[in-house]
Amino acid sequence: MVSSAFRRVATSSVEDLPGGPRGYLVLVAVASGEPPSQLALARQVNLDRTVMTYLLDDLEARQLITRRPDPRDRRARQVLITEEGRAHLERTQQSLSIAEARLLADLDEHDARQLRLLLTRVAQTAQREALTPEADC
Amino acid sequence: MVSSAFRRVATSSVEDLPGGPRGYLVLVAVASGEPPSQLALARQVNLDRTVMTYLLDDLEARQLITRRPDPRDRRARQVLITEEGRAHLERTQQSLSIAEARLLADLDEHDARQLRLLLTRVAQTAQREALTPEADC
DNA sequence: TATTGTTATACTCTATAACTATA
DNA sequence: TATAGTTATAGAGTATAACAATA
Repeated sequence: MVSSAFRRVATSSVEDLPGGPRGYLVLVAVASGEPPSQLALARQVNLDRTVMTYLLDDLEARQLITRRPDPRDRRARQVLITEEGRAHLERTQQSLSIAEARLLADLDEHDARQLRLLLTRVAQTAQREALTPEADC
Repeated sequence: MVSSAFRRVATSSVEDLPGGPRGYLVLVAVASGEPPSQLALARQVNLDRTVMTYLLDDLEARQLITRRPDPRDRRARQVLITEEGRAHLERTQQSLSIAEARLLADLDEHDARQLRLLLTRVAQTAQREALTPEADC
């Protein structure tokens, strides 16, 4: 229930972004560090490179990102965030914080910290499990 | 991350069930109490009645449920779980418990209880929010 | 020959509407 | 006329494979 509630709340925060949650993850990935290639992005966000093409087409049409050939490897393209993209990203992140706060409204500061701590520990377990998904069942 | 890890782990537990997670929810709903109509089931699991038809077709083909006309209203059909369906459901539930335990492996009994408690409180908040989804900024 | 990105095709899922049989 | 269930159709989303450019 918590998971689906979070999804619902978060989805509404990113729904005016091309690609929804995916568009958001891509913007986050592009916003920091070296401009990644499309393939690197696809792996980072766990998307097929063909749908990454469509997604970037949409983001570029809305002028949130731009593409340019990588001077070191002209097969690849560097993906860069625009001013508009960065502004849009910040608005989305604010909206997400508000949504999260509303979800945790009934927890005081101590309990909220406790929950984040426990979830972080579970997340670490989950990440280790993710390395050996075949072990399932 | 926890949410998607849980989804992945849970999905693997129900993947041999027609309809996957949905098939599981339907089996759970059918397993207890009065045999529900297809429409009641659809509402309970939050599915369209047309896809419920397909889903029940698949579950019936695998002999996990049966349908029979409701004697009180011959437009409606009662959905019943079979012996095989009940056995399959129990196996799935065991698999889900094991999956959950693996996800919480790094938490001792006290921490696990604490996490369930906090999540329950958040779930209650979420349920209240669900009643007024239009309030989503 | 392998890799990045693009495009085309097919396939699955979902949503909508039309249909039947009952009420 | 309205409702339970079914079926048909169309649309969106996704995956696969083929292609061009470059390494």
